[in-house]
Formats: sequence, C-alpha cells, structure tokens
Amino acid sequence: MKAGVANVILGALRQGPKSGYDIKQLVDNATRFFWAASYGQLYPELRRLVADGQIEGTSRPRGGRQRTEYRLTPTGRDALRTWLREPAAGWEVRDEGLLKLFFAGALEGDDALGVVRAFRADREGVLRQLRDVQRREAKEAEGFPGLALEYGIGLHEWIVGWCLEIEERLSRQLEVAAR
Amino acid sequence: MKAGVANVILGALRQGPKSGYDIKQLVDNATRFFWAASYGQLYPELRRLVADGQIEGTSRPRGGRQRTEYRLTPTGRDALRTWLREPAAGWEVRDEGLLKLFFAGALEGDDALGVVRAFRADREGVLRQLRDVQRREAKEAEGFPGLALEYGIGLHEWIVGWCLEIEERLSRQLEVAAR
DNA sequence: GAGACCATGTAATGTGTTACATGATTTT
DNA sequence: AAAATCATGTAACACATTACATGGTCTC
Repeated sequence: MKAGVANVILGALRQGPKSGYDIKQLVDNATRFFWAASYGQLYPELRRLVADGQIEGTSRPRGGRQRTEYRLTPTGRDALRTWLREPAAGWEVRDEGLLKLFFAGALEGDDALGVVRAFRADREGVLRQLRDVQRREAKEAEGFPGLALEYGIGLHEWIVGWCLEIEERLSRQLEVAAR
Repeated sequence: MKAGVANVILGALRQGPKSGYDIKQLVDNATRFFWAASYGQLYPELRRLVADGQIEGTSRPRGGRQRTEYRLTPTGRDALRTWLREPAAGWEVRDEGLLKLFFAGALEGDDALGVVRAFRADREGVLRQLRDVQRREAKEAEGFPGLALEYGIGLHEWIVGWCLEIEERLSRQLEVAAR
C-alpha cells in the first residue's frame, strides 16, 4: 500500500498537465471514493516526484496568480505503466456502519433494525453523490474513469437492495415475536 | 472515525469475557474485512478502558500462562448501546485495484483488460476467504455477525459478476478493433 | 465589497502498522 | 525436540488529516 499518492499523481497527469490544485480537484471528485489524498500529501509528493525525475513542473501563472503546472516525463509514464501491470498491493476498508451491524445484537429488535436502516440511509447518500458525479461529468468520465464510476453505482445499488431485504426479514421476525 | 478500537473491544466483550488475545482472534477472523485492529492498538486501549471504568480485567491464568480476562461493566454496556444508536461516523476505502482500474486507460487494450482480470482475481480470493470463515464458524456466526458475513459474500459475488461482464465488454471491443 | 474559488504550502496532531522482546504450553 | 499457538506488551516508524498561514482573482 506504499507510494500510493505518487500513483494518483502520475495517473492524473497522464490526462494532461495539471497544477497541484487541479489534482486535488480530480481526487475529490472521483478517486476519493476509493483513494483519498490531502494537500498535506499532494504537495510534498509533487516535489519528490520532480526530484526523482518522474514529473516536471513549469510556472504557468493564471492572471497574476502563481501556478505550477506539472506534466509526466517519459520516466514517469513508464513508472505509471509498470505500476498498472503489477499485482495490486491491497485493499483496506474501515466501515463503521458495518461494524455497528456486526454488533447490532446488543440492541433490542427494533433498535437493531434501526442500525440496518441507518446503514442503508448512508449508502443511499453515497449513491446520490455518485449519480451527481455521473451527471456532472457525463463527458469527461468516459473510458476507465467512467467504468469505475459505474462500478461504484452498481455496488451501492446492490448494497441498498440487500439492506431492504434484510430490513424485511427482520421486520417479519419482529412481528412473529410480538404475537 | 475516532475511538474505533474501543467499540470493537466493547462489542467483542458483549458476547462474553475475553483476553486481549481472544479479541485479536475475533478481529482477524471476522471484523478485519471492514475494521482491522493490531495489538499495538488493542492492549493500550484495554488499559484505557479499564481506567475509564468501561471494562474490568481479572487475572485468569490458563495453566501456568498468565492471562487477563476482560468483561464489560454496566458503564461499558451503556457506552456500547449508545454508540450503536448514534449515526455512523464514516466510511473509508483504500482500494489499489480500483485505482488501477481508474487509470487503466494508460495501457493498451489487452493490458488494460489484464487490470480488470487481476482485480477480479483478488476479489475471488477474498470471496474464498469469506466462504472459509462461513464454513468454519457456521455455529458461532449466527445473528448479526452472520448477517455481516452474508453481506460480505453477497457483495463480493456481485463484484466478481460485474468484472466478468466488463471483461466481456472489453473483449468484444478488442475484437472489433482488431478487424 | 463580500464571498467563493484558485493556488501553494507547512506544522501539529492523530492514527495505525511493524518489528521486536519475552516466555509458557500444546501439538506434531 | 520442533513448531505452532497462547499471551502480553512497547518502541520506532509510516502514513494521513486538520488546521493554519498567505494572497490573488472572479462573480454577485
């Protein structure tokens, strides 16, 4: 899971030169759902990649506003392609909603049901966000970025559906128990 | 996303008293897929929870082997139930496989297809692990822990299915392009 | 002229993993 | 008798977020 930010930068720059700010926008818009990055990571890593010869920075002021635009060097392009061909290092999830679901047995029937409902509500929120992105970026998000977006939407649709099923199952059990 | 380990400990102890080692086993067996915890977090947090009156530790040697068994105090039980009723703080994913998928356009057709295939292979691996857990813990994993497991299995089945579809779609595109 | 946005950066803080250290017991 | 498992703990390190600091420009 090491050197993650570097790959985000390299990948972002492939679609054309960008400032640190631009990269942050891309991250917040798209990759944040599976790979977040803060300025505190981005800017130092940009310098490191320049020092390492993987990217080059040019001063490109916009109006009177200073701005450094970065682009890939051939070395950087190779590094990106090499990384893409390597097996993925890993996968980490930290999901408080699921943790609550796991322990929901500590609550009584209807409160436990509430945990599932809250979990679903959260995922419906994410689903809405993803659909907003899809609407906004209909043009830009073609090819693989669009595929990743489709993945996220489909995944969250599945999750919401699963929750609804479980909620029904639990409701029926509660009814039976109440008799 | 703060104080996460505390809730894992509280939840784990609800099903009966446990040593730090026991809790680590539970984490590695079950919650690790959505909430991991290392000894470096667990042991200090156990002390903190004792100091805070949420759990109590008793020396219960097993043979000549020292062992401290922890159990919930009423305070701890309340804290667990309160936490369960609160809205979930969040949700974080760091998925290198998806990041590669997102940038796979930097590779040529069949290499890009390889990224999807590698992604699927990884998820098939996780699916196998989850099914192993299900087989091993058929008895213990009833109720909500079992539900969380079902969720994980269903989710990964969906993912594998999605990958197969995409692989076909890309294959067809490659064939057309080759003509 | 106020507020949003573009733009860059760092320091403090928080969080979590890895490696190391130690030692008993049980299984093969 | 070796290897695996039970059991507890800490120190060093890696990684990431948050808050802060600064200042220009664009839009209402």
